[in-house]
Amino acid sequence: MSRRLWLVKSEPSEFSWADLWASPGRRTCWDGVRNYQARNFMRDGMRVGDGVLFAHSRTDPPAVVGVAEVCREAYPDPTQFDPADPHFDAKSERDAPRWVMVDIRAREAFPSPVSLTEIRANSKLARMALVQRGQRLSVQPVTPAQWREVLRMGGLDAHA
DNA sequence: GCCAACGTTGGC
DNA sequence: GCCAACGTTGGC
Repeated sequence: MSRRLWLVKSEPSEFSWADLWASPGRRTCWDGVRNYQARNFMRDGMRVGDGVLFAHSRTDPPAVVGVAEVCREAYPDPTQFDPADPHFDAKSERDAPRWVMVDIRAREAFPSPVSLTEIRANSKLARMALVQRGQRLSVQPVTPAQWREVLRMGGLDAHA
């Protein structure tokens, strides 16, 4: 089974690519996801070694800015149990955690970030979840062809 | 900061 | 189990 490919979104004001790059080991836990579909992708789909496009949302311009990889598979997200945390979920129980997270590690920044506008303008990427109308998923699957195209646009070899 | 689109919640 | 109300997301 070959590795799968994903895209994650983050608001730079919350957690940016630079924050990831500056983190110990250039890795972080991807906590705070509170959407079932996104959770299911993390829990059921993400495996160590999977490729991850790191995208900035709610910024100007929204863009894919770097390549990362999954370095730990899904485990319970502790913020769901912390009443002081904005992502606290009173309905989640410790023996049956509702929310999980994975760890990701930065691999390479794009020499030139690939903006949402550029992605929209590329017909090869018309089916990317990122450009579907009303799409809000913060964790999305990416096809190998989409992966190669985005990397090419950003100036990275497809091996990344 | 606006607001359209979406997901979740809860009364019935 | 419907669906209106509500909260959130995220491009613009």
